[in-house]
Amino acid sequence: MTRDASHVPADDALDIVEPLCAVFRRKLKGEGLKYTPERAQVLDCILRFDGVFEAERVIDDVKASGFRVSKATIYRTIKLLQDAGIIQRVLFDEDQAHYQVVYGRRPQDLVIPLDGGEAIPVHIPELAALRDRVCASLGLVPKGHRLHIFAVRAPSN
Amino acid sequence: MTRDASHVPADDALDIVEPLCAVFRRKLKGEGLKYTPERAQVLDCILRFDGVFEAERVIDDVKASGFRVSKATIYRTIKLLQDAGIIQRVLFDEDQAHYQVVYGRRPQDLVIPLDGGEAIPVHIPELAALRDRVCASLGLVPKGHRLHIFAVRAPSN
DNA sequence: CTTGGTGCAAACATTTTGCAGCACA
DNA sequence: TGTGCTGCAAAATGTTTGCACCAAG
Repeated sequence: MTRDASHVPADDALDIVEPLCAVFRRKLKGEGLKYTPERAQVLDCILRFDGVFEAERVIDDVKASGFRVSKATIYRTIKLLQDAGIIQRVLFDEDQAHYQVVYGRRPQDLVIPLDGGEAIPVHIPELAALRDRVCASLGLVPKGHRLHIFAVRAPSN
Repeated sequence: MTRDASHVPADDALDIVEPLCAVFRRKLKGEGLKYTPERAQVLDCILRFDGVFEAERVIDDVKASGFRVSKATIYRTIKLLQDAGIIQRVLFDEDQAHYQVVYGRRPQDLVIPLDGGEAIPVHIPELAALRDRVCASLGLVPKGHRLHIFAVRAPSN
């Protein structure tokens, strides 16, 4: 009866400078898995994105790079990267899962422009306190949060 | 290039006491559509939920009520209810869309227990100010927000 | 009699999985 | 020589759509 928590933003902000490919390799080795060229290519492609991305974009970009990696392997690698804590799902559109690199980064809230354009990551330090207060009043222990702010360009209707 | 905004929480809190079936009927009539027994049944079922629900639950509950409404009609009615501003999608699991009655209610944030159980709607008044400040600093006008707090029961690991 | 509504089944999009063959330790 | 990895194609999931028939103004 436990909910899938793979998309819950991490609550701790490590500021780590180790390259993510090393992190990934280490995590894989720790589970008896291999750092294959396909996986390296997927991670490489993901690290070139600066914001939020979808699986489809990874599939397209890997294909564009000339390196052949199947859809199945890309999805499998995305899952491994989630398990490794390197990327996380974010959800603001319902049609597709979106992902974000989170390893070694401060938890981020998102400002999502409704009139198009990229989501803007922001950090709102006061949020943690509000969140903790709410949880405390419910007898719960906070494990993370997700804030999406929807906005339009000013001036507007 | 405009993003689908159907799931953006409304930013205005009307406190309206008109029954929702009347609201729905009026909205339908305004578009030349009919308030059929099937649609009434779906709305009826949804209004019995107090929190967040999924399409599947509507399908099951309608079926349990003995009234035969097809899956297609239920999905179509859910969409109509969204268009009418009576319910809205919320997204915290990626597998299924979740919905919430919003018409005439204060915008709600959600506390989502990771160890199972129902999402708990809460209202955090301070959030609006934080949100507005962030948007202002980006030159944007806020249109709504969504906060999901993930938590576990205390005491815990 | 025209417009809209329904149920069914097929279509759909995204993601997952089964399987046979490959590659490296 | 086994364990894991890959690609492919099929399956699975949640949702949408095409179509033929029904109902009401």
